[in-house]
Amino acid sequence: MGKHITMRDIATKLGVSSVTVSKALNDKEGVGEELKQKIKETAKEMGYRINTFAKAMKEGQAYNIGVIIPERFATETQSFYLKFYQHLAKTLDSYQYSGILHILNTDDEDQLVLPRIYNEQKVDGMLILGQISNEYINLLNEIDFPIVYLDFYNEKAKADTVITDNFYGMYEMTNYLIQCGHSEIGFIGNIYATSSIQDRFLGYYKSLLEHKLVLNQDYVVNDRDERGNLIELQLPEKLPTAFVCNCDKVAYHLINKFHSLGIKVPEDCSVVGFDNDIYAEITNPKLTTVAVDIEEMSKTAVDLMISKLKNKDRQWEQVSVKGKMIHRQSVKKLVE
Amino acid sequence: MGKHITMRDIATKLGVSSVTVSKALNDKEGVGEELKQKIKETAKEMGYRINTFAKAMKEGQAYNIGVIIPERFATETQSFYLKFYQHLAKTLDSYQYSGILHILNTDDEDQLVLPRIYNEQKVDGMLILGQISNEYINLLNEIDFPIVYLDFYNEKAKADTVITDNFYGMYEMTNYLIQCGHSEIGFIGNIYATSSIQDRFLGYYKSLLEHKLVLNQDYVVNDRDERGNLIELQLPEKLPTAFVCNCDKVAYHLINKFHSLGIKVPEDCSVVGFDNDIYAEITNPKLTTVAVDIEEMSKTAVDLMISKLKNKDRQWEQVSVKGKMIHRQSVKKLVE
DNA sequence: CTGAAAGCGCTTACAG
DNA sequence: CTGAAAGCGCTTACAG
Repeated sequence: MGKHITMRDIATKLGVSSVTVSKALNDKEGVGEELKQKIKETAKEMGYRINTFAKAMKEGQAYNIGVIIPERFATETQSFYLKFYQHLAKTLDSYQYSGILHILNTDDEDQLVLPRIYNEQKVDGMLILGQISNEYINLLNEIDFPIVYLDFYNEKAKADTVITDNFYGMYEMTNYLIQCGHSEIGFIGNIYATSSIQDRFLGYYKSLLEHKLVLNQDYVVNDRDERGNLIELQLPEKLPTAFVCNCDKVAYHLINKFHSLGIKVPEDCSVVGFDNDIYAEITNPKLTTVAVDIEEMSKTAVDLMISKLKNKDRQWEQVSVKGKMIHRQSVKKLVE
Repeated sequence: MGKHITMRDIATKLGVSSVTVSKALNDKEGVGEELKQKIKETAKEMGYRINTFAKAMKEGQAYNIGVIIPERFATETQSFYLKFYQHLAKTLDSYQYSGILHILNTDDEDQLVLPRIYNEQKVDGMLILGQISNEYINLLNEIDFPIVYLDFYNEKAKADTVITDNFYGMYEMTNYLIQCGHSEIGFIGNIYATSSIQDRFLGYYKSLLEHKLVLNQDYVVNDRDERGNLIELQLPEKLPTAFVCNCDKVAYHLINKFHSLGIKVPEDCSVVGFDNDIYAEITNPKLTTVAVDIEEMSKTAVDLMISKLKNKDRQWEQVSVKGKMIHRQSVKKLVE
């Protein structure tokens, strides 16, 4: 490795001061154009790399943003949030920031342990990806640190929030099923588990209400326990003509269950999902679903974070990003 | 936010010097036990968080490791490397390091642009996850920076390397098929695309050789172009009784193709994969495959990185981590 | 056991 | 347009 090249090394070589080098490399005023170019060239030749830590210390900014994902969302085959992280990292990069991923393990969440990247001041702010406990949200409120919540909403969270428009997404999806002639429509999801599921359920319910359809409680099927772990689906004896699933993964499980019971999709029962993740493409038939706009949500979240960093006093806001319906083959048209 | 608490603040409050505070907080010698405890308590009360950048600058260490994933491995439904990243981040955390993910986009790879986290000295070393171009490897050799290559091997890469034991994994898998009575066994994969695929192919070939079975070139089917993009599979007219696929994803595509052609798995043709990723569980029937030990590989890679940081002169080495066979339902036994 | 001094590499006023 | 001085918050010798 050898010693690192510093601004002083460049300055010495060129017979100028390190202040001038700093100005030139940062395109600040107060350096002659000719000298500036010469300094930049020399820096390149010498393989100069800026020491972010010196800069960070001086400016009190880390140019890093933490991305916190609760452990239970990052395990197993669940790839959705990791894809989110990827887009976040990319967007952050365009602002000259880096993303540091921190998987928040369940113990730390329960015991209200803050991420090490926070305790070590490695990050200027944190993006919270996925629902965390109310107690943890309270903790985050207390520390008075730039936070943006992503993909879930909690009324206690006093910070910027970016969510998918779950309500209207599911509302539109249910409207579509009704247009297709369905009137017996079930919902799969634990409506107490997350506010996302709740909102999707309410969008579904609104559509039923508007069309004067009755909400049959037998058709509302739980899919997970309080911790978010999926459970075996308890289907009603008499099936509706369509099931609205709170997410593609559950739709996938439902369709597999149907297959094993000899029930055909969509002939015997239509199924729609939400998220447009990998599960939507691996079912047979492929799922009609609502696409979460991960890219747009990531951009929005990063924008909010950056603007929060620039202006700490800005009032926090909540942004809903529209999803869009993706039509595939899992819905049967009962009318033309 | 307000101003951050510093060691000096604690020192002033307690009427000691900041040197003593530093020693106490870092459990170094030279502070009375009683005073040390008092300092630690006070630090906690005051909500002290260490300023990593000051420490980093002083020590010349960032306590961050970059994880570089070429863009093409991180897109779409491909979740394998992101899972890897997750384990790496976790392992790094146990060493008090943080992982910074950098998706290396294809343009930067072609134009030999180094990651920003390197240029800004944000990281002490980089883990390269997935095959990159020879030119880029040369570039990495030149910069003389701690590098560990993960999940691929290239003879030009003069640095620590951690790979799955592709050769023996596929060798054992093919042996198993032969034990099951198969003698016409095909291979799916572009054997020029990556050294992983090459090694898996050679393991398969070794097994054939040992059992005096002929390698029928018609049974070796290409699955991707040079950039790693999957292409339509060109199956031979006469099928073998089993196909060994270089990865689960391709096995998944093969099985789908079989389904659409009315060919039943494993009745008409057995299929095995490699990786044990999500694709192994979403095929019907589920795949018999070789599990890559992501956790063990991540640990090994991080250990190598840490030891490299401690001793720059240590000779680099190559470590193969054993995978293990996962038996599911995609293989038909032709003999008992 | 405790602390004054120096320095890590940069940037920000300020002076010339 | 250019640069000397100070300081960001820590740690490392070194002195008492």
